[in-house]
Amino acid sequence: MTKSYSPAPASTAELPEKEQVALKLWVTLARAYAAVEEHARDDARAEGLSLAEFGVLELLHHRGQTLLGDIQKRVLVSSGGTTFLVDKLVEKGFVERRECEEDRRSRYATLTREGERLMRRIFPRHARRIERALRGLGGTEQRDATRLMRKLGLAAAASSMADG
Amino acid sequence: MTKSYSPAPASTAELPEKEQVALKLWVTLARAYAAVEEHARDDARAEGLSLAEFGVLELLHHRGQTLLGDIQKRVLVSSGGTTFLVDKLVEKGFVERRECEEDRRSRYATLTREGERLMRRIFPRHARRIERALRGLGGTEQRDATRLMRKLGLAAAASSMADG
DNA sequence: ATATCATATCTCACTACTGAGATACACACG
DNA sequence: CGTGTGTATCTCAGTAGTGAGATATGATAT
Repeated sequence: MTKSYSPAPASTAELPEKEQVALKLWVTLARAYAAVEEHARDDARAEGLSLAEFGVLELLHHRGQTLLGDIQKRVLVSSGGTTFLVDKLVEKGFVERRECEEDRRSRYATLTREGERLMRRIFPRHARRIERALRGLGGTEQRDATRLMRKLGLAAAASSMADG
Repeated sequence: MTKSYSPAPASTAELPEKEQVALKLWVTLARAYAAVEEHARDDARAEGLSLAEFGVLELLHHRGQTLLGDIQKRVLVSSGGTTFLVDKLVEKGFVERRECEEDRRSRYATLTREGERLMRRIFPRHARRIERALRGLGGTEQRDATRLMRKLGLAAAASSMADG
């Protein structure tokens, strides 16, 4: 019977302890991220925006006019994705492109008045919602978690450089 | 000149401190997640798998035969996505579906011999790579981070239930 | 039995991207 | 100058999903 093949489940118990601890952290991190992301995504969707679109608007709201390349780095999308996101936000009337005088290959994206008005309206609600979503950790725990995540993120990004 | 609209960038300084701390954690968490995800994604791609496909294989490798609904919950994809992922893994010869005797609406997915062989080959390398990616945190820090992320994830998921 | 409601998977039209290559510009050097 | 190399955005075909509804089965109450 081909159908009855049923391997014994593998356990991580045979791995070095360091690897077990690291895998556990990775899984837990992914779950935590997904749980919070759901809140942020809902919030964006309530305005007909994808999470990435919302991220671009948030970035422009807080930094003002920004080069597309910087948007790409901060919102963590591909080069094509950046063009796509900005195009959609332009269509929706929230963003416009501007030429960059110093380097004519580059473009800025900036909020339109309407985009600015949108963010003023929805950002405070978003901040409250994120605060509620993270309330499971107290203030000190949140600061500890931030410190650890920053350290982890920087090191993991650096180690990407190292091994390609 | 319509083109010269250039709003002052908004700062988060006017938000309540709790919200500032929470937003900072959320941004830092997202960056850390993305940095580690890149390693995991590269690893999966080296075998021609998406990260979600790899996640399914990993789950089946460690748990054995699993109901599609449980896969959906653990790998964090939509219902349609689960069908899609399992279909693709079946095409590739790594997974097969089985009927569930107790509930004929349900199906199990399980690794084929070939799928089992694949995971035995690549999982140890994956574990090493994740361990290297997370090396920025020491053992104690990793355990602390895991505890905080678990607490955060559970609370954030629960608070989704609460407000819909 | 049968009606009702809940749950599990599947279908399918749609969307949000990705990534490789194209194009346009910048900059340094002979 | 030109020429070569690097960088920023854009194009476009393709992929990996989403999510609402369809279908099938299960559970419960009358």
